[in-house]
Amino acid sequence: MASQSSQEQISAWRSFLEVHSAVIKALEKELIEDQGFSLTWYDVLTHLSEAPGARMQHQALAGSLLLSRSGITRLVDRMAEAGLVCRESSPEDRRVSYVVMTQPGRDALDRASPGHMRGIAQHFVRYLETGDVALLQGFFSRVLDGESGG
Amino acid sequence: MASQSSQEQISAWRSFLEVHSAVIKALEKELIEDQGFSLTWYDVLTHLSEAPGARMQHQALAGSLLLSRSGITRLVDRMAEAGLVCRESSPEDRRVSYVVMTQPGRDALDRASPGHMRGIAQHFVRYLETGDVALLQGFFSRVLDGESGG
DNA sequence: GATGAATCATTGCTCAAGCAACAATATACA
DNA sequence: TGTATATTGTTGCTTGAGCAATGATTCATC
Repeated sequence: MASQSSQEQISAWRSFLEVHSAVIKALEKELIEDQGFSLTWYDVLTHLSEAPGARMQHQALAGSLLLSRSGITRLVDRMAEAGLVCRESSPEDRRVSYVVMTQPGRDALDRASPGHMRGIAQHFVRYLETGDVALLQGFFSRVLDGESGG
Repeated sequence: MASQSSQEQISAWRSFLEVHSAVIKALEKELIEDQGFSLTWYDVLTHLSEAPGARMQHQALAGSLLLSRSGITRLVDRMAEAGLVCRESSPEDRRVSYVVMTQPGRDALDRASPGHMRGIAQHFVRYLETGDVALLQGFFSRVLDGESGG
């Protein structure tokens, strides 16, 4: 049943890639111009702000951001040097170190958020028509459920 | 009218990012395991195979792949060293050099395609339900039209 | 036709990310 | 208790990408 439209399905996949690339580039550019940091940093701050105590293990952060552990180590290095986060070692398990959002980090997120939300609206959300959101969310959820499990 | 569901719209955006990351990683992993080259290389070969004479200017390739010109230069360096493409200088305009797919390049694409298509089907297309494709394509087209123009 | 501006590809440099190896610590099991 | 195994984060190394500057060539305007 799928074969007859497989061309369109592949085309949908390629459009998906193009949309991602185009939108990401626009948002990243704006964010760097406005706030001087990258989408990745924004993501870290967002995830931290939503975590209890604004703190997360490296491990958990790696899982959420879909980055490697070594990637997280260096990312946190840079953000810590910029003062947006700091590390705290756990008293219970001396292997783990937590990444904690600092007040400057919170401020930076607060400064960046409105503009970034506007960017998302302008480069992505504005093209959504009635019913698109529900359908997209349904599709994305199925993908994420299916892919995370295997 | 949009404000009341803006939370869901942002959530759709974040899901979009997660889906992209997860699916890309799965496909890239499979492609490298099976054929020993990356999604980027596959993309180059695909674009070349669809171009007249299997040849494209660096410039055009950069536009299609949404990469920088310097990125293309080095990418083509590596692929040429692997024998999948070669360069040809234009007699009409001696600034430009064409990237041309070689027979080994064609063979590599032919070998890689079936598996990669299966991967796309398995990690992306299989989650599409009836009607999703048309709606997704509509949305993606609106984004690409809007974003390319400005 | 000659000179200045634009275009194309390349190069040097930097940055960000992954993999594999490692050290420190915790857990399991005997 | 003691030893093997697993987990957590870090480090060395490599890779791939972008930006800015460069050189070569073409185009435009006078």
